[in-house]
Amino acid sequence: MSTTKKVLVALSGGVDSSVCVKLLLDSGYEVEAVVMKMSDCHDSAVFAARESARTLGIRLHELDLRETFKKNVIDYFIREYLAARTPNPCTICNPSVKFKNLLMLADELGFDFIATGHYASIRYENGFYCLYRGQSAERDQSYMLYRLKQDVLSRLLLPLSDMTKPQIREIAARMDLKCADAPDSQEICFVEDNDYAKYIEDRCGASKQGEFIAPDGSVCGTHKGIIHYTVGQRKGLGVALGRPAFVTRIDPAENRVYLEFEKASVSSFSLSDISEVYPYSLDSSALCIKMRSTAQLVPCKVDLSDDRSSASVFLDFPCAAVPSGQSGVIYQGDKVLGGGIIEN
RNA sequence: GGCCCGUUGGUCAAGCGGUUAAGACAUCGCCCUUUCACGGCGGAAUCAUGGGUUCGAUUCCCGUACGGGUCA
Repeated sequence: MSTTKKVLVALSGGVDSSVCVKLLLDSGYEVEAVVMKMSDCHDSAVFAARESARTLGIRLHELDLRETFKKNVIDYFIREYLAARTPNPCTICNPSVKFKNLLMLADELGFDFIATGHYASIRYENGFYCLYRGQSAERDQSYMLYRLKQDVLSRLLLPLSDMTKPQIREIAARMDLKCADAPDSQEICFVEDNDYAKYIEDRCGASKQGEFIAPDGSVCGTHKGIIHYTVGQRKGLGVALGRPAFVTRIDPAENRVYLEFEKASVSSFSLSDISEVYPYSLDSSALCIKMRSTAQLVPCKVDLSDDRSSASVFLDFPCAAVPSGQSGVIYQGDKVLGGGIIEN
């Protein structure tokens, strides 16, 4: 009987997940990897993962998740945009597709743990697996993971939690990995040319143009269709008012986009579809909320509804550009407690 | 029709004899970023048109075109 623990790593072929494998191997784990094909855009990821797995000398499994990804992520993504909201596909994909299937495969194949190259960390405290921000605040990806729960967190290893990007690249370079210099993956993974609006239009038909409404209430231009905009947006409007103008409101019923010279501020809003990292995690004090992944933490009060499915959030000070559909993630210090979807 | 005024990059707008022809907004590129955005840095792009005057005209004069005003 071997006591070596087996870990299944989600390998994208990028630097982070490759180094993640390397670190686990160095720590003495028995490692295999899986590359997940989420959409037709993932062929290059599959090739890169095969390349990495070969270099690392580990076995690679391949999962075709296109169907479940479309149902859980793409359809949601399109639906939200058509409703004039700004969805956050990664936060939905993680629990419903990526980590879910990673864990399922791990169970099926008898792995003890799963692992990914995310910058965040997990600590076992008072009977629960708690999610924390990554060591280097700039690289922290905990925002994207807030919907993960105990079933996943209790099995998840995040070897990059204390690393910085330069360290990762250095390790990758030493390993002679092809991806050592590859740019970080970003943008929406299932949209090939990074034009999400075109992606939606290709599937749902051309957008209906409508009016831009200037701060003085006059019509100041024609917008390309509601799905092209998000609250707080400034660039790409094509409207010259002599000063920078920001989207403050998108009205799907009248098909109008409202502009102001200042980003609209709000001091309270509600969260729907609440997810808690562990039971009753949100019954804590000294909370902060993050309303976009790279945004600052804002001190706030959170009132949960009786059934804990929604909450009212009261910010300690007004914040600009809070768009419906984005995730509001709640922290206590560096600890992620959960969060929900912003409703304005 | 007569008389006045205006016409500078995609938009707004300085300059008024010799300037690398400001600036803002828009636009483009890069950086940032596993969402969409915000933000930072950089680039491209203009003197309505024809003729004078002048060493030199975006700046002065005349005509033309197009706007706006005004007059029995």
